Amino acid sequence: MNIGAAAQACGLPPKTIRYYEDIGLLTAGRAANGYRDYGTEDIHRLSFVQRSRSLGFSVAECRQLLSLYTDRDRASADVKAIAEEKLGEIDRKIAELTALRVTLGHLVAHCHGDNRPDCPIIDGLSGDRAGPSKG
Amino acid sequence: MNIGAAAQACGLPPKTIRYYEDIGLLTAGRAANGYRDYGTEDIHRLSFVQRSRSLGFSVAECRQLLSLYTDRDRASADVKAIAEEKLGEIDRKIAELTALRVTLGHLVAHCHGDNRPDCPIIDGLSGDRAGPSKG
DNA sequence: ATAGGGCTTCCAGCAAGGGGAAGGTCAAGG
DNA sequence: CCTTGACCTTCCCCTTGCTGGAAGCCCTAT
Repeated sequence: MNIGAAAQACGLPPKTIRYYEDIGLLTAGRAANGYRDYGTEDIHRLSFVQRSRSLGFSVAECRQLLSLYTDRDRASADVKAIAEEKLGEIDRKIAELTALRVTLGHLVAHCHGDNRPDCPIIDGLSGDRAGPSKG
Repeated sequence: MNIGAAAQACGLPPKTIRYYEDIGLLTAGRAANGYRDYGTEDIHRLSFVQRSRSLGFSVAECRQLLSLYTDRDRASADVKAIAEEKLGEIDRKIAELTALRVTLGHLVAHCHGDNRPDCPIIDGLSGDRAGPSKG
């Protein structure tokens, strides 16, 4: 199976697959002509990484998960620890974005948004009620 | 005012201020000794960018906001349009992270997290209920 | 033989800076 | 006067996770 077909199968672009090989995340065999050659187990791994990435795991975390995926004797607690850490990160990001949304939402709500220059958003970003001094 | 003092005043690291100058976001005058020299208006602009960045605006957006900040005759609607676009982005990101949190939360909730190898998280990432085949 | 696709490699670059080297400057202390 | 140390300058490389492109090889079809 060439890289193009593998890409179709796992949902990752060929460039990304080569990149993952480049950084040592996944390896691939080579056919006689020098082309990368993928088997079904390779596709499983690629898909595993694709799903992990889409769930927000970094490439470094995917590397860990992949080794846990391969090691059939690891404790499920090892996997759960990584996932819970990631859950915490997601929660923190949501909280941060929510706070951001509130602040920006206030600014937007108070801006009349017409063709007059007076703008509470700019004033808010300026940190005072005046905007830039005029001269 | 040297860059270090300016950095203290606006809450941005010196490196970042130099970077902003490098990409043409902000300019600074030079003292006789070649050091960058900042006045109060420069500090206002730097602080403006710092607050904009901390509210999630990209550097490109800061560039727009900065020109709107400077232009005392622009319509507040121009500013509001950018802010509302950003608000939409924030909402989309929150929604995406929330969905992610639900999915990953389900996986974590179903993983017993003990020292047995059976792990619903790995199974979920594998896209089937088996994990990698053993042979 | 030739056209076209797909494959290979390497090189450059995006956001948004951070780290650190090599060297110029300035103010204080002995 | 000299040194020390903090600060400033420019420079380039590193990061994360890819993406695009150029040059060139391989394979298939006609």
